[in-house]
Amino acid sequence: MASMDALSESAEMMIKNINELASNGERVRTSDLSTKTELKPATVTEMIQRLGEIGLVDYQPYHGVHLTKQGQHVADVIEHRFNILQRFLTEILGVEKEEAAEVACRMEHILTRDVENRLSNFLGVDKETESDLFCHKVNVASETESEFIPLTNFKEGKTGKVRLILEKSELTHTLEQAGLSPGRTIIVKKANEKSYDVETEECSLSLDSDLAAKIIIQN
Amino acid sequence: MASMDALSESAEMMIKNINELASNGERVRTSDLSTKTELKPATVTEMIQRLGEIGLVDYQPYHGVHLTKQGQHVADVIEHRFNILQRFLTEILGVEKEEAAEVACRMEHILTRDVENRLSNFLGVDKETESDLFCHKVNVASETESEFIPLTNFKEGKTGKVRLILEKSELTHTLEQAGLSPGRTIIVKKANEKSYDVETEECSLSLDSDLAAKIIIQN
DNA sequence: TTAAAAATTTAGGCTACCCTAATTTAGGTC
DNA sequence: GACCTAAATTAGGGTAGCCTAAATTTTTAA
Repeated sequence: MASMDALSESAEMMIKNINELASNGERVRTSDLSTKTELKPATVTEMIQRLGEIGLVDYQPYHGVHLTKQGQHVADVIEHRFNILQRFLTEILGVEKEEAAEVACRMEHILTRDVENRLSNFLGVDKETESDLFCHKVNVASETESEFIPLTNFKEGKTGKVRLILEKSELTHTLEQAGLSPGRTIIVKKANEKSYDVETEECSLSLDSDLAAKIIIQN
Repeated sequence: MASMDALSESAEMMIKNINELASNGERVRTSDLSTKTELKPATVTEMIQRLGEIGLVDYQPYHGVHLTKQGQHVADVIEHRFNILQRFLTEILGVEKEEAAEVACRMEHILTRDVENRLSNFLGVDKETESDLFCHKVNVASETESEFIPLTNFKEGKTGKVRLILEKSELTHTLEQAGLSPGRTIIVKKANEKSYDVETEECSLSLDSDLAAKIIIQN
């Protein structure tokens, strides 16, 4: 139990891996960490000893480690950040899942609390769901319930929230004034190949498909 | 001129700082880099020597450094990534400029080419404009080429595509049947304060200015 | 022009991460 | 219970990045 310094990427990765191997509640062995992290056993020992000294894991020589309450918290934060980043990369940017995982795995150590929250909001995770820190399955369920769909694929009659407008242009300002901007709720009145009629809190309007394709709605 | 290894964050930061201090074209001095990077002069010397060995800077003892062509390329890529990230953080997520800069400054070293491109597209930078690596002003020009204009401001004789109709009413249905709906192409025949004559693919019609103001055309 | 001041580099030290090789310990086996 | 093996740790070594202090070079200014 020592420094309050920011953890290094390596240290955070070790904690993350300990967490992932500890699913069964048992202590995690050096050899398993070695395999997972692709570091030599000697290196793992060295790292977990350091983590033990600063109170993030309970390390008992020859008998593996498990996360302390403090360490668990770090792991939870990292996992949350990873999930958010991966969702952003795949759902919004359309990055391949594998590459998204790699990039997210590097960025998770850099995100600040503020950026994390904003990204979270952007993706449409409501404050309540934030407790997915403690209940990992909630996420999966809510994902199918609430999707991000281009306006072009939105069902007639449905209400949704504008989350994102791809391609900023002078038009964005116009749309904003019509009540069609991120965060606003809209109803899709009519949808056919060519044009999409929506009703915002302020007025109703009709868009062409190219434009509609760039407006992402969450149901 | 040695390794093709990925550069460390420290190395990339040093190159970035050299680039920023070299605006005047002169060689960059150790002390200036020391001030800017908040590293001790001895540390700067050590780093620029390493960068010299791998051919990214031209280092002459006691007489500073400047970027080689190779080093300049690295600097350009990093700057581009920084700009994209900062734009995303401020414009899309609404992060405070200072914090955005800090986070972007850490993330710029992690972005892959693919994620960089996707983020770029997401922010609305067209492929052509990618050369803003070398000319930052291009962007503004290309935006004016294709505009979204209310029918009221559209020039007589011009052809355009209906992109958006603000405010639906019973009238809209009529307009639709007349071929005036999002996605359709129209020609503006005559335009004065009071009435606007347009020709759709199906017929020609005349609108009043209130109505015309709500129809957005792209030329 | 020459000596003091300023800038720079070198020398030497430290830590975090990584490694290999040698040693120690734990746990099963006979 | 002694032995063997697999697992884990310690010992010792390397590099990148950082540092301070000492030496060196350049610059300035009397």
